[in-house]
Amino acid sequence: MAELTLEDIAKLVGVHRSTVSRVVNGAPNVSPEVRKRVLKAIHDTGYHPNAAARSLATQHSGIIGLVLPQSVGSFFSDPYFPLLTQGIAFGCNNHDLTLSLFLVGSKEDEEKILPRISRRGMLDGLLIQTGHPDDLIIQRVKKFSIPSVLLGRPFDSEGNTYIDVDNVQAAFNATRHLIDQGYRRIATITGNHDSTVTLDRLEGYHKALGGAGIPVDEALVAEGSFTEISGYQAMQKLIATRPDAVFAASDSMAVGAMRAVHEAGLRIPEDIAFIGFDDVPLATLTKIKLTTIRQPILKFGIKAVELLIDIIENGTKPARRIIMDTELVIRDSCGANLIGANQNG
Amino acid sequence: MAELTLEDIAKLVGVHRSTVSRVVNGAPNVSPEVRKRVLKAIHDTGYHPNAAARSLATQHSGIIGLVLPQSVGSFFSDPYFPLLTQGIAFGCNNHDLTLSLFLVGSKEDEEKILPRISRRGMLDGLLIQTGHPDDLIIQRVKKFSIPSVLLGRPFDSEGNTYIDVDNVQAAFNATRHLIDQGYRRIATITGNHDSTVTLDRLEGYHKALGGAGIPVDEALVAEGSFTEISGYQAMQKLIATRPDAVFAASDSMAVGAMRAVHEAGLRIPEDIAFIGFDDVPLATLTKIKLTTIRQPILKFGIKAVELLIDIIENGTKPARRIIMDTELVIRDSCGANLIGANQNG
DNA sequence: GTGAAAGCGCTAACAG
DNA sequence: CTGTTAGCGCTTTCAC
Repeated sequence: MAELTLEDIAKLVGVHRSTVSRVVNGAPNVSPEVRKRVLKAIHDTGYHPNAAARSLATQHSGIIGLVLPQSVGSFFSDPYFPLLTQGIAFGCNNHDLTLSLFLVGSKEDEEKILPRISRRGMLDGLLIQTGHPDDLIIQRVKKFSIPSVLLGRPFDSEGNTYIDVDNVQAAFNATRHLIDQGYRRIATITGNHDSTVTLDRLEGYHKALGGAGIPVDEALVAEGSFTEISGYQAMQKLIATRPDAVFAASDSMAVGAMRAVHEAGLRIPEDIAFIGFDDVPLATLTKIKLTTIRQPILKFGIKAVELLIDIIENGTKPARRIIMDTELVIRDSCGANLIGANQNG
Repeated sequence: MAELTLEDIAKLVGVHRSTVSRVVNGAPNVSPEVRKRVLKAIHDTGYHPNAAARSLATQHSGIIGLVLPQSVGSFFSDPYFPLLTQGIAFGCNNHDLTLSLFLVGSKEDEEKILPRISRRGMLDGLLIQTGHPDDLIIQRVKKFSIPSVLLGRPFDSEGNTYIDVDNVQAAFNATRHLIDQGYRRIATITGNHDSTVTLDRLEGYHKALGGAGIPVDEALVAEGSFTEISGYQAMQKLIATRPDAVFAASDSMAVGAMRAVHEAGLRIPEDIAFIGFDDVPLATLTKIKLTTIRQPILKFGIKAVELLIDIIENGTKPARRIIMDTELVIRDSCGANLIGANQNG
């Protein structure tokens, strides 16, 4: 039951190990009869090829890495990353790849993880979540010329292959939708300002306002950090400015903000309307169901894997980019359903 | 910048590759002077050892796998698994291991994943989440004598190394706490009945009731599946039985159930008190903050990694088990804070 | 303290 | 269609 090698089963069948190798790898040029006997021996003995030996010989491992840098913070407090991971995992399953997960929890983690991902022979490619412009790990990984695709537009997109959603357009649509409902004092709760996601969504917000001839009021812009609690706190500041609607750059922040609104004794959407971003399950768990921008998170992960496979197989030049579309999902928090609909829930 | 081998840097320094190997691996028996020169060369060239070659030579890879079987369902709809994964990832970081993630999404995935985890030379050990008694993957993995620890007590614990929390005691404490508040018609929303977690928590519930001389009323037991929506549905059935308190076997289900109670126009905890299980962030995001049983999820993951390391290094026999304690976290949903406290939020 | 040599288990030309 | 021959890059006795 153990430690069988190609050689062992070759002897068993009475052929050379290269023949066995051929059938294991489904190569042509093996007589049906021999193939059958080899297959039987493999089945009977429970032989499994040794991955390390194969990697060494072929120079690729069939493993790709997913790096979530420290700036992602408590990765899994926001449902976005679990979903993304799931999408990536499915993408790997589809293409017979193994996924290795590198969660950077601290500076020390970073030091320990770096050599592991830069070691040759271990990883065929890397999926790297972008975040702060100064994530050490992103800088360093660039030097080890390992095929990698960035998840989210990096600050310096030059020469980088990445995948992102069209955040500008998405935020534009969200804000525009609020404007269409008649709101004029539209606040926004952003993510951390040192990320491209935040900048892009802010840009979309500005564009929509500008397009409607509504001047931007800086007092209506509050910075959060994508988490529920940060949304709550941002909203507490915002309430004094009396917005009639809020565009939150994540569902989690929207939920936090809505909590603050409730506590202030105001009604949603009558007093303040809301639109979120992501469309994670949480969006439908609130008392007032959240209107939001749906990101194709699972598909995003799957596409990311495919993009990585592309550059692994066909070379990393030229840099490629994929921008995915989002979708407006109208529920109750934006007030669009107020008239003529019988609200309940 | 590429494809450097031990040999290359050996030549550079003018020593034999075995000497370089020694300094790379921090072996003794290298003169300080030579060690310094080698280190410098390594640094200057940016050499990184090849993982595949090393794995082949040493017969271990420094990679462990985490298998989440299909029955876990949409792993990441319940915050439990993300947190667990995070704990495991940190455990790996602490011990310089790489974590590979195997998410089984479908029967086909199972077929594709199995050969990958049973391949020798790839994985030093396996962490396997238990679930349904008939998870194909668990059965099959047992045959490939790879060191593995089960996450959660399996139905057949014979000879298996596993780690679990004391679910019976935890559920007992939860139910007991409800009894202590004076409730007598205590309902429970369980997880799927074909899992040991569910059975254990049910047992604790029964024990507490029995200990207080309260007869078990089967009408007060509703089966869910750990998800929010299943809690919501279970509660809809339960409401007719007029419970005065509910013990939900997960926070997600508790939240769903509380939603159903609200929709029925009943108050929490005045009309129906609640206690959940897990203590995930969600528990404090509800209008009425959830009293719950805190599982040490992160620690659980870290401990699991350490247990796996133990059996990798010291042999898998005898089977080991670790049972961790839980903690009752009293918030607002159980009514314990009702008297004399000024509730807000 | 350092070098030589064998070998980890597999793949991939190249003959035949 | 099948066997032979070289490696893949590293570790690890064993001499010296």
